[in-house]
Amino acid sequence: MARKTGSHSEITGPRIRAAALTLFARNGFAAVSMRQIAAEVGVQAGALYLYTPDKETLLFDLLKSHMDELIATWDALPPAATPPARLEAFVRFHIGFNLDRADAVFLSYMELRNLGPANFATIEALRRDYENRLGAILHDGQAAGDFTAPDAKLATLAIIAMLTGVTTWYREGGRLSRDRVGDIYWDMVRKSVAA
Amino acid sequence: MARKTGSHSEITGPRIRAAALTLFARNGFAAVSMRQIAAEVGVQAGALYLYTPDKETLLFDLLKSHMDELIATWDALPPAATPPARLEAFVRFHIGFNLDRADAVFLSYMELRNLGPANFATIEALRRDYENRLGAILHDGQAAGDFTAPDAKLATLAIIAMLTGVTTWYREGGRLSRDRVGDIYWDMVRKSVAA
DNA sequence: GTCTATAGAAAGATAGAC
DNA sequence: GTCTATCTTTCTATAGAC
Repeated sequence: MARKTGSHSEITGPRIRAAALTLFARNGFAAVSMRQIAAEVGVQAGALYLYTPDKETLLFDLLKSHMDELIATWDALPPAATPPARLEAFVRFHIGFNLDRADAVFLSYMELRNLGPANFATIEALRRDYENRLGAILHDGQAAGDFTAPDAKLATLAIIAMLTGVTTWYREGGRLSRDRVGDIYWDMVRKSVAA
Repeated sequence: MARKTGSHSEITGPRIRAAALTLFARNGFAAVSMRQIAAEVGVQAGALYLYTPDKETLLFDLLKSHMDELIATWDALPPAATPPARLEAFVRFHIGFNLDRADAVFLSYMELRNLGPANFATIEALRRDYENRLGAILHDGQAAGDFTAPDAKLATLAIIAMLTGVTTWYREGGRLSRDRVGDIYWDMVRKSVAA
């Protein structure tokens, strides 16, 4: 198809989202101006409004994409045979996926309050959706006698909080490799729900 | 001493800090204006500057007070005899203290990026100071053969993240009492570092 | 598709009256 | 100690030229 002079929509859109993600995570949604995002991309502020109706929608799209991808990626993995094996897979998946997307993870926990009620509810529902996948593993394992958790719902929240915390301190090239971190967390999680 | 007409400094200062804490936690530091804080207190915006040199210092004072009180309160507790007993005390203390101050906890994790380098370093040092108290318990317990944690530093961070997560979902008057939550988390923590 | 220019609102912080 | 008033800057979002 013909390329119009000055048309870069196919590349500018993603670059805007990437710049917004980085800046929002680093400085906070409210502290980042549309001008800053535009400057990072190399366009003027007004040009951003060709790609988003407003600032909040830009944030919402980032969070929605992140949650959709999180769930879709997990669901695409072949399920392991037993609850303990599924739990191990979940631990390693959650750490790995979130470490690859530390900015989006931070945003999805810290900037929800900048969404309007409808957008907020959408993201919250996706989060619960994801958490329920861990909840189901714990439930199945409990029924099979593999796990003993006094309260499956609390165990879910406790494990997710523990795993997600990795994104706050892990640094690439640091003392521990990702696999080693996965090993250590899996050891703790495994024991924490042990029968 | 004589009371000057219109003088309310002894009450206004704390009320400003309380309003700022609530508003910052609910809406985010950057999203809250000095005018909003003043309106909540019932004074005009200019009056706030009698109590703080600027907005960032107001945030810093809130975070500093919180960390100081956290550490002082823990240090004032009589230490339990054994590492497992000390670990249990820490779990219950951390949950209880943080549930009483959910706003400050949220702030101290989410709004550090709004501090300048010097203020940031101060709060980070206090946080490490507190974390090291848990680290010492795990270290002592490991030496005594009470615990087996593949990596004491990671276990510290994992446990803190897990416990602090309670503040994101706990609601007073909900399904579980605080004591019950403490029981369940202690069960998981105890097992997670079991020998 | 992007730019310049700008409308209109709101921000942090200060000055001076009371 | 607080208020009113305001300076100055910055913000989101839009209009219209190219």
